[in-house]
Amino acid sequence: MDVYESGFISEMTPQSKEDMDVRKGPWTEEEDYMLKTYVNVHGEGSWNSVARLSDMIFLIYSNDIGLKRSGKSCRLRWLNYLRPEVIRGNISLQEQLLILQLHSRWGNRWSKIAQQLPGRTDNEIKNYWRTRVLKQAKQLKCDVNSQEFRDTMRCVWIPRLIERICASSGSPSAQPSTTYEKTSVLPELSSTSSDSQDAQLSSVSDLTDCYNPPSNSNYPNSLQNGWGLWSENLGGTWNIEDGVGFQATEGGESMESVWNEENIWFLRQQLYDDKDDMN
DNA sequence: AACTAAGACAACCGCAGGAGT
DNA sequence: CACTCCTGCGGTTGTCTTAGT
Repeated sequence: MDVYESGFISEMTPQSKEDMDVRKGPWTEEEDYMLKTYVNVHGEGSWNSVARLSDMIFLIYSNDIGLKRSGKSCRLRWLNYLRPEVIRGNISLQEQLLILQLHSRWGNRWSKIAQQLPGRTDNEIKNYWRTRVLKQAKQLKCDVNSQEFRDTMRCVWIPRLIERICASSGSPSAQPSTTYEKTSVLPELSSTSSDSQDAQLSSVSDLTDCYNPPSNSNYPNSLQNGWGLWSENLGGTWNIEDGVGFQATEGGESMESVWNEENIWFLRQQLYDDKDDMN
C-alpha cells in the first residue's frame, strides 16, 4: 500500500503533495525524452504544467508515471541542455574574448551576455567565468572587481587572446574559424593538438604566465580607451549558421568585415600603440 | 590499481519582477 | 491596491570526470 492509498496523502495540501513527489538530481534519459516530447507538443513555457501534462501524455501510451520534476527544474533542463540550439564543448577564443568584453560592459548579467553568444547558455558562461576567470583572479591574489584585475585583463589577457585568434586563423586576413565545436560531433577538433586547440586550452593560464603588474595606474588615454575601441570593433552577435561566427548588432557591421585584414591590423596596431604608450 | 584533489559541468535555491485576479 | 502564481536570473552547491601521486 502506498501513501496515496493509505489516505495519508489526502490530508496533505496540494503543495505538500507536490513537494513530496518532486524528483531532484541528475536527469535520466527517460525524463529528457518526456520533457522533449512535452515541449514538442506544447512548446516552451508553462513549465509548472509540464509535470501534470507529461503525466497525461505518457499514461496514454504506457504505464510510465510521468515527470516528477518542478517547473523550474524542467525549464532549466530544457534551456541549458535539451534545447536543439544549445552548443556544448570548449569555449572558443573568440567566445572568450566576447565574454570578457561583454562582462566588462555589463558585469554579471549572464543571461544578457548569453544572448550575444547563440547556443551558449547563461549557466555555461557563468561557469566559465567562475571556474576560469575567478580562478585567475585568485591566483593573482587580486579581487576580480579590482581595477588591477581589470587592467590586467584589458592590457594582457585580451590582447593575448586577440593575438592567438590572429595566429590560429592562419593569416592576418583570415576570418576566425567557427569553433562552436561539440566534441562528440567534431572529434577532429578535440583530438588534435593543433595550434588553435592548444591556444584554446592554454589561453586562460597565460594570464598568469604573462602577468606583469603595471607599475602605476596612470595609464595613457589610449590604453584607458583601448577597451572601448575593442568593444566598438568587436561588438555584435555570433552567428553559427553562416559559418562566419559573428554578426554586429549595434553598429550594423558584420563580423565578416570586422575580421578583415584592415580591422585586424587596426586591432593589432591598437595593441602596440597601447604598449608603446605604457613605456 | 587505488586513492585523492582539482576541475568542469549540471542542477538547485532564493529572490525579484511581471502578469493575472 | 493587495495578493498569488509563474518565470527568469544570479549565486551557490552537488556530482561526475580527469589528472596526479
